[in-house]
Amino acid sequence: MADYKKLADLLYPEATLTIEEIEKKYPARNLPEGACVTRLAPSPTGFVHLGNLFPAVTCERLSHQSGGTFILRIEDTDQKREVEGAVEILLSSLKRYNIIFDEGATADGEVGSYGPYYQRQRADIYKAYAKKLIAEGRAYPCFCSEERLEEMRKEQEQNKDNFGYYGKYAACSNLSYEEIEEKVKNGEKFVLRFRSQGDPSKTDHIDDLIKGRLEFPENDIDHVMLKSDGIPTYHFAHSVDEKTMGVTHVVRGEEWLATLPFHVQLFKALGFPLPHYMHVAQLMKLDNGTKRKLSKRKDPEASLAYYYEQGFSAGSVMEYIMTLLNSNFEEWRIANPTAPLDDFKFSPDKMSISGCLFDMDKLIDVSRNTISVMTAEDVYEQVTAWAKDNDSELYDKFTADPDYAKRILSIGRGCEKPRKDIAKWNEVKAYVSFFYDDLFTQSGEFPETVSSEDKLEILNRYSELYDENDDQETWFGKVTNLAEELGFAPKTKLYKKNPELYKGHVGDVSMVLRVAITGRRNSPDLYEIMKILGADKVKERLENAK
RNA sequence: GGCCCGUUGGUCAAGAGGUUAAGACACGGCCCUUUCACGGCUGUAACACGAGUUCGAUUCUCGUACGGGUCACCA
Repeated sequence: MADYKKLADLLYPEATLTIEEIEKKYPARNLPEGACVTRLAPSPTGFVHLGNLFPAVTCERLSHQSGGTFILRIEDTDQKREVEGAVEILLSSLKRYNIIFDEGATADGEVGSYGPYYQRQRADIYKAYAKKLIAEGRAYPCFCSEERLEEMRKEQEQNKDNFGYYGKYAACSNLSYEEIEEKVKNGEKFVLRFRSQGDPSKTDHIDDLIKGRLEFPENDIDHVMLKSDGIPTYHFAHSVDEKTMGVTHVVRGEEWLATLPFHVQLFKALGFPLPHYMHVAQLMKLDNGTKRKLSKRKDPEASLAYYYEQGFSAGSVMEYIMTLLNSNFEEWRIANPTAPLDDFKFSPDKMSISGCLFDMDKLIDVSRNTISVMTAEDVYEQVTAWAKDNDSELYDKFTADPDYAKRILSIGRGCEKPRKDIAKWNEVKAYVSFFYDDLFTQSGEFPETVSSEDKLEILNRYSELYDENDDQETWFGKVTNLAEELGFAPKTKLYKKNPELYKGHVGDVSMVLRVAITGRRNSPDLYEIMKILGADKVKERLENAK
């Protein structure tokens, strides 16, 4: 066609913004050498998938570790899927994981000078580039109806041809200016398609920072760039936005690999430099013996909200994500148990090429470790914050006497080998229950090796001899003496050697006390528990257990 | 179906042309121990299969199988 320029104006007369103006408005960023500019580009559906955290963390680390910029761009080009308040939900969920953006959409607008950051507001930018491609003969309007495309697909199926709008199937690619003009004047709807010059018998490649060299046949499909409402498809918006926003590293799920050839082609046609690509593998789940993608409909654990509701601390989830994201993270964490996450050097080449299964056992283990090195103060703050939304009873107890709660939480904490009782905040209530009378339940069985007379004797005598000023050694010495006087071995080993000489051993006596005081057979250190409960409460429990 | 990606124990993974093929989780045993938790020691368990290159391949190449993704005016 002779005058593509004329065609561009015919199609989008309203678009007057020029490339020069755009380039002036979005100059190259002035950043230190090696700084990465990354972006998270979700569609505002209101659902935050656990899988979203992988690219999000990757982008965040990459940009912030390099002194770069992390952008939130909202891909709202599909109105149908849009959900009100989605950006706020996203922002607040990510904030819990310390994922903070430097630029882009915010709860009430946006920040940064490379906006707008909502794609629908960038229509004039896309159209400017679209017109450029039209003027160069690299894009054309397509008037095919849905029905026509459906027919085409059936035909392709029959002919065993590849699907898509290309070659001889691309009916609108050869329309004359006059034909187009007539259709436009009749008000016929059209989409704008890229005119592919790709030859699928030739291969192209890119070097993915995660996957390595990726080879693929050149794309020959005339994909849609602008929909009939003038809003771009993901592909076109992707190329224009990464360029105009100065994004250096594109981190996204590997489901985009299939359309990568088209993206490469678009960047080249537009004269844009290719960003570095990082395609991250998908998170899978084992279902009936087969791997499958973690599904937002079927799997509650696919939702980020689930982890919060379940009481996983954000720190724990982050630790787990990091172990999956960088294979050397775990090793580093073992060497630096209390170092802040920021100290870890995140690197793309330590990322896994293949998708992994989500492993709840591992998350729980990681979480236990993470929580075990936290201070009682931190645990208190986090549990309380969680309980506020999820467990009002616990919240009331903890806030009524913060000091008491913190003393409970400091049992076996802050030492060389801390206890690892808690993996999730929803376990805390059961863990601390016996410290609160109305949560206390007498559920433990007294040891059957101890007769009821001896049990009574133990409870009575202990009530007298317990002195909360005793140090741990003195205290246990008293317990041992009591045991011996009643005919129990003072050491477990003695009993095991000659069981016939004793009624039982000191452990049985302790067990009687433990069950009486805590209501259960297992507990953290009794001595510390009693200190926190106080002598009066201890004696009351002993009395009640008789 | 076409195209693309992948495949080291149950899971996450390190590794490298020659290794006793790390480590973590889970599971089992033992030890420590007044219970539990912690900790220590220890055990079971893996390079998908078939060719080729090579003195030698789990590592490189090619096939096969299996798994995943994608083929929209969704992202």
